[in-house]
Amino acid sequence: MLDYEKAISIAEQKCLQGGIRFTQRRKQVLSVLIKADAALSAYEIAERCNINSKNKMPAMSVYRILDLLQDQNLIHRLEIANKYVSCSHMACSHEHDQSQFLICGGCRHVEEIYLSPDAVDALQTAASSAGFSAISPQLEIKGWCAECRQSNE
Amino acid sequence: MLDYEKAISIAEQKCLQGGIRFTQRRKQVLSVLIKADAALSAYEIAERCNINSKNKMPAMSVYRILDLLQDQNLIHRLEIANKYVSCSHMACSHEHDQSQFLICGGCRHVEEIYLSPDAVDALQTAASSAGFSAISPQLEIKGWCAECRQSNE
DNA sequence: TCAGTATTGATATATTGTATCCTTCGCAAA
DNA sequence: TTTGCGAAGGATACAATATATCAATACTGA
Repeated sequence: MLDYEKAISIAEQKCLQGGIRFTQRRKQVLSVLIKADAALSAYEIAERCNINSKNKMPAMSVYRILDLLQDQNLIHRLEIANKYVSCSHMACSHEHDQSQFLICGGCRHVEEIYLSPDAVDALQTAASSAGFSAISPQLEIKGWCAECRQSNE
Repeated sequence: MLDYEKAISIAEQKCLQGGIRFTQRRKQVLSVLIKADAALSAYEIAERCNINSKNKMPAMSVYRILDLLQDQNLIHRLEIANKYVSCSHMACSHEHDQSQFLICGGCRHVEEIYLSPDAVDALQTAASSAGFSAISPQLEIKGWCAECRQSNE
């Protein structure tokens, strides 16, 4: 897990650089994601924001803020799982946008992995020959975690 | 594109073998998918079923039938796109369940590709070391088609 | 201070998918 | 032939995810 204080301070800087404000609402959403250390749906994020807060966080705001945090490369949206995770490369100034996720088809557990450059190249080659000029820098792969695979047999 | 008549006849056989009936409703849904030669959402399928038909096809039925056709390996569900496509390997008796799809993050266009065994191995290795005992036999990769990539820059 | 823009609030609605219960249909055994 | 049972489909409600829109508020720079 990311060091919380460090992550928040990085986020603040990135927003500053991006010319947007790091408001309380935005901090709240990002905090929830960092502390969760797991992929959450937008509505789960809203719920968690509301646990110890008098100001209700509407789902609409969560979506808006998630979009924005994504633009700043602070979080990722996982399309297979319809969930969101904080970027574990937040601190890296360089290629933070090369991310690969394994998503369990059973329990939807998400694990971030690192593919060898060779593997990425192979995918890229296959994509190119199909007329796709690039695979997404964010790769989502559906699989089966050990636990789900067991209980499925 | 699959030969329509051949595909329908294969589907009929598979259902017979699977011990289920290949009803008009099921034929209708599969026909739409084969003829579309593209990925469609469940509601798009329902719409197309209703174009030249007096018996309204409810979305609920479409979902039920899609589940069933998937069980018979006649179609695939694409989780990234939330859409469904007819299986282009329908006719192959062997490894029809090794499928790889490229999905455009922009226009959601879907292209079926074939990864080299090396590439699949590389993914498998990465998955294993993350505690995932297997990547899904159906692999979805998000990318950018040439057209969307152009209009995005 | 004031104008303009960024941010948030509030509400409605679209899209995708699941749960449930009941009816109808087809097949097979009596 | 009829009857009974399970498979299939109809109908309805609702859950989960996401977007559209417009009004209110907060911040920032001139």
